[in-house]
Amino acid sequence: MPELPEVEVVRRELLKLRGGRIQRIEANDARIVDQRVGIVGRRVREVGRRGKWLRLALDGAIVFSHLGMTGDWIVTTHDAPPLRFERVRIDVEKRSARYTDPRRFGRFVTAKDDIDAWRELGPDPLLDGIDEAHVLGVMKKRRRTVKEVLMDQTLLAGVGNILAIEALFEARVDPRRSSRSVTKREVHAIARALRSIIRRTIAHDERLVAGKRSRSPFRIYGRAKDPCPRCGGKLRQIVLGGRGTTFCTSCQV
DNA sequence: AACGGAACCTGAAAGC
DNA sequence: TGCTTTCAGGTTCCGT
Repeated sequence: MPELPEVEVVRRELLKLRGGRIQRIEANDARIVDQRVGIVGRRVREVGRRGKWLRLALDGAIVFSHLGMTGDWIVTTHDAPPLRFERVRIDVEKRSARYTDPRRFGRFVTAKDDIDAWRELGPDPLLDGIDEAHVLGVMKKRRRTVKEVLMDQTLLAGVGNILAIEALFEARVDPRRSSRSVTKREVHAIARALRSIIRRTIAHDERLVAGKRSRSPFRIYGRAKDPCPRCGGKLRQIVLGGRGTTFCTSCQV
C-alpha cells in the first residue's frame, strides 16, 4: 500500500480522531507494537505525517505508525467487529480506529518524545518542497544508482519504489545510471515529476476511498509487458537494490 | 564503509 | 481444477 500519497490519505482518515480522548487501546502483535508509555486518557491533538511515518501528537505522549507494505488505518465505530488482519485498535469517544496489516511489516510505537526513525527522516516533498540543489549535491556524493538514492528516506522522505519508477520515467532518466551522472537539469525534471505524481496519486486515492472509480496515475509501474506509453518502445523489468524496477529501454537515457 | 542478498510475513496472481 | 511458484508500494540485518 503505502508510499507518501497513500500515507497522506490515511492521515486524513485519522484526522477523525482529532480532539478525542483515548479510552482504550488494544494491541496484541508484539512484532508490530512497542508501547513505551500509556496513552489511555490522553487527548489527540494533531495528526501528522512525514514521509511514510504517521505521528499522532497526544497530551504528553506521541504515537507513531509506519504502515510497512500492507498496513492501513480505518476509522469506524466501537461496535464494528474486528477487521480481517486487525492488529491494533484505538478507541476514542465516538470512534474506533483499526490498524490492519496482513504481512506485519508495519510498526506502532507509543513514546514520550520523537523516536529516532522519525528524526532521521529527510524533508517531505509535500510539506517542505524539494530542494533541488540539495538533491543534486547528494546525488553527486553517492555511489549508487539514481533510483536507489532517490528512495533514500534521509534524502526525501516518502519516495518509495513506485514513485521512483514513475518519476524517473517522467523525467526520462534511466534508473540504472549512477547518481553521480545526474545533471542539474535532470534533477529539476525528477523533482517536477515527483510533485506531479504525488499530487495525482493523492487525488486518485481519495477518489478510491470515496468509492469512486479512478484511473491509475501510474504509467509504467506493473506494466512491464506493455509497450512504452510515450514512445512505443520496449519496457523492461529488472531488479535494482532488491526492488523490482520498470523502465523504457528506448526513451529513458 | 559499501554492497548484494536474505530475512521478516502473508496473500494474490500467474504459471504449470 | 489444483498445486506450485513468483511477486508485492518497506525496512533491517548479515556476511563479504
